[in-house]
Amino acid sequence: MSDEIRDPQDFIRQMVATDRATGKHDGHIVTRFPPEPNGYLHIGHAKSICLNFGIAHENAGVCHLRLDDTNPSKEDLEYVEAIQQDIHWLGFDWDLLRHASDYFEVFYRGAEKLIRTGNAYVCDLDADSVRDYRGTLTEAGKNSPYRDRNIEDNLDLFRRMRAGEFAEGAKTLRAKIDMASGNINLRDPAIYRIRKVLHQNTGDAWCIYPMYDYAHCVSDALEGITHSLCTLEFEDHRPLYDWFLQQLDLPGDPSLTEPLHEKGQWLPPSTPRQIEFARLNIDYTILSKRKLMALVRDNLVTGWDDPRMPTLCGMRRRGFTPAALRDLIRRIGVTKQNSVIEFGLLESCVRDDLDTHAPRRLAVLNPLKLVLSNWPDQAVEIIQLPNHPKDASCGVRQLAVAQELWIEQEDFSENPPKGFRRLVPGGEVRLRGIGIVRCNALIRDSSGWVTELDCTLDPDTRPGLPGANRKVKGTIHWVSVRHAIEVEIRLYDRLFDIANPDQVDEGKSYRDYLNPDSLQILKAWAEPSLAAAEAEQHYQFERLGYFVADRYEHSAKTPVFNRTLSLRDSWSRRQQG
RNA sequence: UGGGGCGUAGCCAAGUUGGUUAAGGCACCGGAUUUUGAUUCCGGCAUGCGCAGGUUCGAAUCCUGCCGCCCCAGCCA
Repeated sequence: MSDEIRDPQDFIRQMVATDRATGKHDGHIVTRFPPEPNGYLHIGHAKSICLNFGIAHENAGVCHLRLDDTNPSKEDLEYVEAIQQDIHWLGFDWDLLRHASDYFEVFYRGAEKLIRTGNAYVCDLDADSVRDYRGTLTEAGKNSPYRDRNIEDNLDLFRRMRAGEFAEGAKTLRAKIDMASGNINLRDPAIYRIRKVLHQNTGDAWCIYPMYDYAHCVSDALEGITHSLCTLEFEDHRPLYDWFLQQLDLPGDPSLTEPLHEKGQWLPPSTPRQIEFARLNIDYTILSKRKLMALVRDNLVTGWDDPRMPTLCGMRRRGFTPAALRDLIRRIGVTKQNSVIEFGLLESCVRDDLDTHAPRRLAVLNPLKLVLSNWPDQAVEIIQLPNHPKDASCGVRQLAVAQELWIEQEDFSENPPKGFRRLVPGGEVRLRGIGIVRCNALIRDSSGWVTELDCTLDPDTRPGLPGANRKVKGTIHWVSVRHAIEVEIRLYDRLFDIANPDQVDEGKSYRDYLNPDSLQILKAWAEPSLAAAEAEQHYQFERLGYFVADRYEHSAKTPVFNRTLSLRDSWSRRQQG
C-alpha cells in the first residue's frame, strides 16, 4: 500500500499513458500549444499551456509553440511577442517554435492533391449563397452547382486563385464531403479563401489562406504531434480533422512535405489524435478575447495588463504568481464537463504561495495618530522584526520607533462592537514588535472627530522581557510618523458585480455590470525599507494583505504597491453577517 | 429520432473491468495554537451519485426509459 500523493491522472493523461505503454508512436509524446496571435493570453489559456507542456514533460516528450497565423486580417506581431513572454513567465519553454504559415506551401500542395483525388472543388458561390445551400441544423443542405467541375478546371481555377486573378470572396476551395451530413462541419467546408492582405510573416507571397480545420490537423501532423488537445467546441470538428489527414496521407506521400526540407523544418509526419477537454471558466470574470479586447479598446481598463484583467500579464501585474496559477490548474483537473471555477479557489492558491514566500512588512492605509506619552520626546529606538514568522532564513529587518506612530483607523473604536479585539478607550493592545500600550485619552478636533490617541507603553512588555508574554486580546500594526515613507496603494476588487457576466438579462451586456469600485487609489504610510523594493517584489503587509511593487510604475522615489488580495478575514466576514 | 457532448455536495473532482463506511481540494461550521482576527493543527460537512424502473447476494458503476444542461448553420479560430 502506498500513501503517496498521486500525480493528477485525468482522462487525457490516462490515454497518453496507455499510448505510451502500448508503444503507439514508438512511445514518444509530442504536444503543442497553438494560440492564434490575435490577442493576449489569459488564465483560460493557462489551462491549455499547463496541460500541453505538462503532459509532454511528464512523459519525456516535447511541446511546441505554434502560432496559428492563418488569418492575416486579425493577427498582429504585438501579440506574438506578448504570447511568448507570458508562456515563459508561467514557467514553460517550447522545444520548437513554429508558425502555421511555415507550412503554407505544404498546405497548398495538399490542396492540389485533394483536387486531383476528387476530394475538393473550386466553388463560385458567394458567402450568402453558401449559407443558403448549407441547409439548417435539421435540414440537409444542397449541393453547390459548382460541385461537379472536372479536375482539370478545378486545378486551373485554384492555381489562378493563388495567382491573384480573382477578387476576395469570389471563389473558395471546398472539400467535397456530404451536404446532407448531420454534422454541419462535413457539409463541404471551405479549405481556402481569398484574402488580399499582407501577412505578418509571409508578406504578399499569398493571397489565398487556409481555413483552421484544414491547416490545424495538417500542422499537427507535420510537427509529429501525437496528441492534439483542444477545447470541447472542436469535438464536432474531429471527423473533419481525421478526414483531411486520411485523404492527404502525409506519412505516405513525401512529395507533400518536400518544401520543408529546404527550410530545415521537416519532421516525420504523424497521425495525431485530437482530444477535447472543457475550457476554464471563472466566476465574476470574462474570458473571451473579443470582450477583453473591447474593454481595452474602450478604455474601461488601462490595458491588456491592467491588474483587474484575467490576462496573464494582468494577473502578473496584480501580483498573482506563476506557481499559484499552475497550482490552480492542477487543482481544477481536466474533464469534459462544462464548469465554472469559483474565484475563491484562485485566491486560495495565491494565498498559499504568497504566505510561504512573501516577506512581511508594516504599512498603514488609513492613519490615526497614536502618541506614546511616556516615550522620551526625541528618542528613536531601532527594533528588529522577522521578515517571516515561520521561516527564519528570511532574516530580520530593522525598524525605527519614535513617540508618534500611525496606526490603522479601523484598529481603534470608541464604541466597539461585540468581540472587538483592538484598541478602545482605556483598553490595551499590543503594537507589533514594540509592546503593550494603553489608551488613556482621546484628542478630538473641533467637530468631535478623534484625531489622536494618547497612550502609554508598558515598559515591562518590551520584546525579550518576561512581561512580553502577557496575554492581550489583540496585536496591531503601526509605522513611525517621523520615519514612514509615503507610498501609493492601489486596491483592486473584482471587475464585475455579477457571477456570470457572460450571461445577462436581455438588452443588457457585460459592460452594464462593471464594478465601479474595482480600483481605489490611496496614499499610505509604509515602513522605510519598502523604498528599496524591486518592481514585482511581493510582500505581505501584515494584517492587510499581499501587495506587489508595480511592475512598471513603482520606483524608490514614488513607490507604488498593488494589492494582490487581502488576507483571509474571519472578523470582517463575521461583522457583515 | 439533425449531429456531437455532459450530469457525483455550494464550487471543482476521484471513482475504469459491479464488492466492505462514495477519495481529495475550495467554501462553510466547530475547536486548539498564535505578538498578523493571518498561517498551522484537529474535527464536522452526499444513507447519497440527474430521475424512474430493471438485472444482481451486492449498482455511482450493467440494462431500459425519461429529464436537464452545453456546443454546431464564419469565406473566424
